[in-house]
Amino acid sequence: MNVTIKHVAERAGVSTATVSRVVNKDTRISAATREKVEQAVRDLGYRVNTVARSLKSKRTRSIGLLAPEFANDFFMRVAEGVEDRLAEDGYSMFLVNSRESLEREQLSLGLLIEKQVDGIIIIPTSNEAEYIEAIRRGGTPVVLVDRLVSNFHGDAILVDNEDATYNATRRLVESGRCSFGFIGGRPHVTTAVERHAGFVRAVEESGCRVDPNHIQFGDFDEESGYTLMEAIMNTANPPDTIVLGNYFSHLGALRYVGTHRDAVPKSLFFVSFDDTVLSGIIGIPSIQIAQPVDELGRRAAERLLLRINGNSSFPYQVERLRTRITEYGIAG
Amino acid sequence: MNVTIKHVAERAGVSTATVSRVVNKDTRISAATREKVEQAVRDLGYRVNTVARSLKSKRTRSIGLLAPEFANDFFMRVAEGVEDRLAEDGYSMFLVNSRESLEREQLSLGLLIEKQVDGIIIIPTSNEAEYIEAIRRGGTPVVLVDRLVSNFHGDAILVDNEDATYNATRRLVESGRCSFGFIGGRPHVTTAVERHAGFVRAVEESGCRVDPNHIQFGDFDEESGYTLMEAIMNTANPPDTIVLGNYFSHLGALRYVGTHRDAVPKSLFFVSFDDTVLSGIIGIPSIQIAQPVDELGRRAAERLLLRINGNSSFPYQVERLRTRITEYGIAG
DNA sequence: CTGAAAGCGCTTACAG
DNA sequence: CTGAAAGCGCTTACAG
Repeated sequence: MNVTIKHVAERAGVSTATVSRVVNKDTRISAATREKVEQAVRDLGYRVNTVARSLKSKRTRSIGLLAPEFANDFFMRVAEGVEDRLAEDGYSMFLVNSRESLEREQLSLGLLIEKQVDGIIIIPTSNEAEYIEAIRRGGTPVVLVDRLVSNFHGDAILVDNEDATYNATRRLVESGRCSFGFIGGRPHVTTAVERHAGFVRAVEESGCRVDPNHIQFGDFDEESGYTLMEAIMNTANPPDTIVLGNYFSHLGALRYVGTHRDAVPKSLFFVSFDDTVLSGIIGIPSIQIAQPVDELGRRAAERLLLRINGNSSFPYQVERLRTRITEYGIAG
Repeated sequence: MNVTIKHVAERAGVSTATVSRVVNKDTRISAATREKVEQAVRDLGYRVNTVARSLKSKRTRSIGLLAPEFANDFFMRVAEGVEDRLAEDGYSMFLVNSRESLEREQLSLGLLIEKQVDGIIIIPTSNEAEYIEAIRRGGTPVVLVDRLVSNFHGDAILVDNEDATYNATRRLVESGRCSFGFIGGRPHVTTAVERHAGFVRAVEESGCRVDPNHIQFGDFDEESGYTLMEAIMNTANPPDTIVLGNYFSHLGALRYVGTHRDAVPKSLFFVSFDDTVLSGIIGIPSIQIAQPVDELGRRAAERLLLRINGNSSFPYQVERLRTRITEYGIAG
């Protein structure tokens, strides 16, 4: 059996209340008592049982992080930012995989509630997820990251998807390019929608005509990046400037280029969300939109901690962090 | 205030004991009572408070997973395997980042113990970590993954690092190659040690001479992959067959090749731990040692669950999963 | 088949 | 500055 506060109390010759006070750094304990207790704690190797503590205090100092998958550098860098910030305040994090499934997401949310987490951070699987708002209404603070959900009335930390894509595309228009293609994601993911909107806005302003066959939507994964790049390159008059919705599309498109050098225009240029040096290595110049990924996680944790610590009064807020443009392999 | 078992009991007109039994699917409850209670549960939206349950039952149905970093595809695919297997049994997972720091690792372990986790899975930061054995001795089941720790007398799920590297290297010797370089990791990581040993064994058997300057040790990260590749290529007589200790070294080495095409031998060939299509895209043929990553995680979870469920008697075991060799860009 | 009651290991308002 | 006691929300041995 494990050593409890009772054992410590006995050994130190005080009440359990006193032990609790020492352990919790209550200041009105005499130095002598404190030392007696601390000695007993050391002697017995006592560690507080946070389960018992939580039952009494109604706080578990743990939160849930729900992500659509783990083998995804973007999500896990967000997770790293979250964990980092939480650790500073002594909070722990349950990590749950929703596997891009609404059903699992909802189920997992229920389990987290049963675990009595103090709050939940979600990278939502889809923008249709009313149960998230229900959880929030139920009194558990919720912060969304990266993607938004319809009819959610809580905090969210996102990036400036539309503006960033608009600006990057516009930059290429200004440098004289006018033959565009686009590889995006599904409309149930808000990042996909926003990035597409930014692209469309820039192109419409430019007056350049885009062949509808050059605008393709996939799953933001490597496979569809490859397939859609292939589809675009196999059209009669393939564009030489491809705007890519995320890192994995970019990888897939690069794989296509790497294995079909002759099938792509010599003047090929990529614009891509997320940062990778690979484009430059493979020899395709690019503009990349770097997201402040750790910051995204840290801010989400920060916001959640604020809510947990009673600041439920201040208005809910959708915060958009600024991305940063980097260039690879551009002469000059 | 949240709805508790008491509220349900009142509404259903039964005792809290009965509610508990219904919730826990105790079979000796009459159908009529069960239905009354289930109705009350639905009406009130009752969910069990697992904190209270755990205090009584001494089981939290949660475990801790300690990883050296998150932004690492290998570790997170292990984590995915773990979570997957755990979810099948209704267990949850605290994910903690040890940041490749012994100090943080030890500290985090303490916090997990306070959280009363039922068990812990660790990808250790270093092979010098006596406190891990101490935790295990303290009665919390511990399973190591990927890396081993000295003087640890518990379960571990690893891969056949030495054999795999030996076999892959040998294969190249047999195909006529005899000019080798090696990019490995630090000796406090057992995977680095084992892979190096496999390489050395194959080379020694081959009779090929390896210039000590062609054997380099870094941090298993992209940066050192690049730097060490550069160092090797800048020697008087650079080898054309490079054995790489892991995925990130491989990436870094590829970046060097991509940006220094003229500085590398035409016959350059890579042997690498971990799987990536990039080598082929960049045009360097390679043999790659694919690890059964999810399986690694799943097996670790499986083993831990066995231990948690009372099977602490059967002997501790270091299990080595088999890797699989894949080839890229090899004519023929 | 069901209930009364004890108890898991803490914290804290109250009293002194 | 310290202790006795109640109580957090469950589970379960015991009794009927």
